Amino acid sequence: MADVNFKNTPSSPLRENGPDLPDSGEATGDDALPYDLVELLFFAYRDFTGDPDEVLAKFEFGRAHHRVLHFVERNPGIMVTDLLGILGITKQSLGRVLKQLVDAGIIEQREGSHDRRQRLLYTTETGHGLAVDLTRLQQKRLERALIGLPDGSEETIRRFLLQMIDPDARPDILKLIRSSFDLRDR
Amino acid sequence: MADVNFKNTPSSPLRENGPDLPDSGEATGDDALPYDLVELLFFAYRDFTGDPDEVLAKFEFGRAHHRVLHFVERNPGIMVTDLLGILGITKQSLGRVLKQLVDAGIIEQREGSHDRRQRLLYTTETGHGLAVDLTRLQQKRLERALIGLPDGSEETIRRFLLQMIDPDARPDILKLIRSSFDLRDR
DNA sequence: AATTTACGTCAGCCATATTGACTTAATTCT
DNA sequence: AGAATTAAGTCAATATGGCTGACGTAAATT
Repeated sequence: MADVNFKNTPSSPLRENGPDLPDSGEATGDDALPYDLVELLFFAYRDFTGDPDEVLAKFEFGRAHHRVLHFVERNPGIMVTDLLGILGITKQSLGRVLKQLVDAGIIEQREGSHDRRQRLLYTTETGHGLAVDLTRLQQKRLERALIGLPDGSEETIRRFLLQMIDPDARPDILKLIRSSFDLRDR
Repeated sequence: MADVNFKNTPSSPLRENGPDLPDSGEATGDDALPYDLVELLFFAYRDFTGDPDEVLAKFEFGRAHHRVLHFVERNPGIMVTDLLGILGITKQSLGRVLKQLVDAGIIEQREGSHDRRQRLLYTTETGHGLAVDLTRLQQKRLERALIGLPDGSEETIRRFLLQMIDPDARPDILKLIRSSFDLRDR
């Protein structure tokens, strides 16, 4: 748990004993690349997914199961095809994971009432409980991360994250997210 | 590329034809779980890593290679052991990826001058160029994401991301990141 | 001299993704 | 009514990036 610590960090290996790098003049202007933000994102996302990972490991589930559970919990009655679109994976990849979740009584499939080809997906009571537990873990981390930030920071972060997303994907994602906050342009 | 769009999103599957969920009263108080933030983080991080992924795919490299390249670029002369600590993977996992990067002339290993057991890692000129290219891609996305946000937002986001990280891992990560911005407590 | 450290390697396993091909059933289109 | 499309599932093979355990070698430390 929380094993994100580095082993040694001995003498902070800054150009340790490397006298002969070509000095790589950077005439191309690598003015102040945002290394810190890149790395903060990396470690933040890692720990963010780490909380649920620990819980899911007890069920022999992985992150793939979490993603499926999350989006089914959020979109009860979703079609398999739509779920594939959201997750951006193939039918075959989803198949395995979904089967395991169904077998474990986490997710339930029901025949569509209008279109009987569909196997609409729902969380079971158990699945719903697990989904809520996992989201609450993430909520705690998010709340802790917002402590001490100026007023309006949460909204700022929401807009930042939205704008990180490919512009042409945003409309669909906004529909999916249906935030209680105002994420419209401007 | 930018295939993050969902296929259909037909009739926004909101409890489509599911009349008989136990209504899951949520007496446990699932008051306003932060689904939107969770999902924004998911999609934002996905697209953020997507840019480099596309470039790396041309070299037959994956995200694992990117992480190694990034941290070697950032910490020239880093020891293998320290890199393992940063990445949080095993020697064997790193071994494969690192070998490929060395064979491709992206990363260079030099014997430590004080401790001849060490194989200190450096990017080659080529590797440095690639690393810069990749980071610039991510920079563009970050800059676009910051557009239109209020003054001080970048700092807010930095603090948010830092506070997302496990508290006991922060000191080491701060050392690693050595941001030009002030990320100290308070 | 003994122990520990740094690094590497062999071998095998697992999770999650991929592609391509194909089937079944149901719906929709002409 | 018949053809085409769609929804879902399946078989088989492959790739990536992790993992564990067991060893080996050289160099440094105690």
